[in-house]
Amino acid sequence: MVHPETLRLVSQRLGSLPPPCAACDARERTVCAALEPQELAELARILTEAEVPAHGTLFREGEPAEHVMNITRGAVKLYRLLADGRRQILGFRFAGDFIGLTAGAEYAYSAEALTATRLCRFPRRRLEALRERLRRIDRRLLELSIDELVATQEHLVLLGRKDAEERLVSFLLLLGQAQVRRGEPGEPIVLPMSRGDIADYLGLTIETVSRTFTALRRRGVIALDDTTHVRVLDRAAAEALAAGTGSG
Amino acid sequence: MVHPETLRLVSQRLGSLPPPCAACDARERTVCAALEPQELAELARILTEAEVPAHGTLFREGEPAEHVMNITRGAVKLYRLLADGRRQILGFRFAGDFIGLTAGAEYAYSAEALTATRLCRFPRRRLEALRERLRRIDRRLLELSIDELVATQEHLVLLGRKDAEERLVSFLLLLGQAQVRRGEPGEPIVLPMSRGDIADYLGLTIETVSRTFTALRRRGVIALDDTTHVRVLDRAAAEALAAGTGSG
DNA sequence: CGTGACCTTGAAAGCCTTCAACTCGGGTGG
DNA sequence: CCACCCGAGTTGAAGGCTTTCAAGGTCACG
Repeated sequence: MVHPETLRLVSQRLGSLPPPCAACDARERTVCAALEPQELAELARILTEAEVPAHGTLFREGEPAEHVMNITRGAVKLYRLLADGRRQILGFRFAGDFIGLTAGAEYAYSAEALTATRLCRFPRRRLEALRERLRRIDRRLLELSIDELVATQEHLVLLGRKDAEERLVSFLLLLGQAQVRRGEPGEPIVLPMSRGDIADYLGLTIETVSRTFTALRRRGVIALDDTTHVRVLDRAAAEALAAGTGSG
Repeated sequence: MVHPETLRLVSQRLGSLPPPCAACDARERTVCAALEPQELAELARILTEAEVPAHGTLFREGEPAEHVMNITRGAVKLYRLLADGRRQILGFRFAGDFIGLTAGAEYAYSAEALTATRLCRFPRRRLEALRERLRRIDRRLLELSIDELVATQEHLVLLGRKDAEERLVSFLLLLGQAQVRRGEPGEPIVLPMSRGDIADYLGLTIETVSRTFTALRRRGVIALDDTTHVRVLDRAAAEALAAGTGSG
């Protein structure tokens, strides 16, 4: 059930201790980070691993929320739909990120894999039981939840008060920062999602996203090596746009 | 220091036990709800009460986050600013709501009173110390944080994918629900905030908000008793708009 | 009764969307 | 092996929803 790579990494790090998952304890935005080895061992007992192919569904809005999970490999989009099919992407999540936390019994949004994705899943009911013993879990989940809240509030400002160029640049800089945070190079910025996904994240249309890429490229703010690889050429201009320094 | 009304309500509920605050333990979105009497007593030791006049500032984005707090009376707006002054209101909070939770050492947004407001404040450092003894606190804060996250995601859909009418109707219905949740009548819907505040919440301009009110009124979806009191006349139409049933 | 803040309304302008055509690259089947 | 097809992305032109600019109205307050 547990992936060989997981076992390998784990034995390096924790000796023979059964681990929650290899990626988790090394990364920032996971349940496991900040837990003690023996607490990790407790967690490990209830963990299962899962693989989801590119474009596969992790879960859907309204489904019973049976697991919370860490992404240990790949990339995921989270989204909500309106009745007539309009879609708003709430965020993208990558290796090391944590998803699936809900207030009620059901997921509040849908999640789909952008690329082949590996998950480390914790059954909610069993995690619930562990809470009594592992106080740090609630503390940790609270930290993660607040981080997510702050990021969502930033997204709110983007959607409510930024124009198309500012939105796209903000998004690119965010992706670049996320790459650095998980130990990858900051450049080029990799876009594992489609233009449609970007549009639904930024509250724009595919065409506007495309045109805005072109405009930024022509002005020398960014360079597009290909559709999915971006470099920031004029960082000062980019950061001014993202910060909303009034057309400056 | 503790308000007389607080004391009166408290003695009714908890006998002579010193309470964290009267409103808190009766309301949903507070730290205190779901705590045991003796835990409340612990909390009470670190509590202070504060009054903020209408339009007064509770705290500003970037300030050291010294307190988390419950609103026990009044209404508050939370907002963030862009460098050039554009403003996005993140949400409105009312009696019974909880604010000020942050990941880092500083507030992530600013908070201003819409009306005269009373607060029940918990110094963060001392709350921190209590965490070791009162496990339920983290659990409770987690619940509150997740609720807030879900509400913010809903706001994201509103800003990213709804048109002006849908935004305004969604907002009105939300306010109505909030009134019911805190035990007030669902109608009329009371608007303690200005048109400018509504605009900055909905990602629109004052003029568009005003025109949209007029349009909804003319179509018979709502009635405006005066600037600050709204009734929903055609609930089916209103809910269809809010749900985004494609121009239905 | 003047003043100012807030709200509403009108007209013109602008940014983004919609509709449409075209390019490019990969997969497929003849 | 290559024509064909399809999805994804780009670009152009027209249209629409919201913004901007401007003016007028109402009410509280000095």
